[in-house]
Amino acid sequence: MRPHDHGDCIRRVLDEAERRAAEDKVNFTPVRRHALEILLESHAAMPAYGLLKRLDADGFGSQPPVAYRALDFLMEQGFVHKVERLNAFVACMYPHETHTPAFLICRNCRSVAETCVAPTPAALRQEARAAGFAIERSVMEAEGLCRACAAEGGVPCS
Amino acid sequence: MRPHDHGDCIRRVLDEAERRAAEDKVNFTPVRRHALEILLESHAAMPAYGLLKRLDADGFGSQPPVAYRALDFLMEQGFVHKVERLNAFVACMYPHETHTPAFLICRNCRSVAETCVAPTPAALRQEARAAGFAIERSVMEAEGLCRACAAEGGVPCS
DNA sequence: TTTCGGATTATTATACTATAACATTCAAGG
DNA sequence: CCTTGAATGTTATAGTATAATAATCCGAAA
Repeated sequence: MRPHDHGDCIRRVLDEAERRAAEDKVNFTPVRRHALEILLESHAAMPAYGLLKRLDADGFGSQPPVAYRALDFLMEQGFVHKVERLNAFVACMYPHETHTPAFLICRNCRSVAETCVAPTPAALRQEARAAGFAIERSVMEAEGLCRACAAEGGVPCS
Repeated sequence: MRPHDHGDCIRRVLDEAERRAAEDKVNFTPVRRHALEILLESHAAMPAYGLLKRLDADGFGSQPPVAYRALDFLMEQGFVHKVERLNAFVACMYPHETHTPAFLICRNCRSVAETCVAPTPAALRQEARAAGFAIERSVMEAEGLCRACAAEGGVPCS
């Protein structure tokens, strides 16, 4: 993860989400918005129950459906992706375009960099066509060591 | 999934696994071998507790670690992949080569076709290099409708 | 042969992830 | 008003995975 103005980064994504929600006439309720804000706080992946804990602390309720419903909504809108490898969730860094998310997941600090690669790679689309398979969505997940953790030889980076 | 001689398909993979295990001097114990046989029975993804149930029925024990240990071993050896999207496991159809698995997952019948695409796509490797990220393994998962289910308009295919 | 040590398996308990099902509330449109 | 669908509240349960420790097995070194 390259250093960046994270406050600005949050604002940009949140504004875009707000705009898209209004445009699509979907109900960007307080709990949904706050869930997105929490996920935007860092580029690490957050588990559903971690999000729930935060939502609870902020007065939005303590039961699992609180978190899962917010996450379902945010994923439907494309504001959040699930990182399957981690059973955890990250705010989308490219909410302005439909895309196939691709993640670089650090096995050490759990940071998740969403890269801005093209849609489904041609090779896979080709295979799918040959198999008569209709791809509806796809994802790439790569696991390894981020720059910071590699520099420290694999010990936790924060 | 193209029609094929599945008995032959099983035998081929099992033989190859046997050979590789001997070559690598790893311990291909009865429970590990039987777990692989069970996963090879179909090209659908099987959850860990489904595998456990089968192993239990065949006298290998009923506790979760029985299944998870076998799966850990089989994944380390590259004989089995985890389909993260489904929290389920499939036997690798290409045990003879190291590769980045790519799956075509039918959302309807849960069949999983492992396609034989190249290692990590160039675009992602490129992004990783730019980010200073060292990829250790990667996976692609595409969800959609397989040929059979598409033909039936989305109803269960078996 | 004995014994030592690592790998494997057995067993118990628990943590973590996710959804079902149904009741309640709320707000916009008829 | 009223009713209808979306959103939220609440309780319960299903499904996934690992921690921790004990017992066993088996080959290599003494």
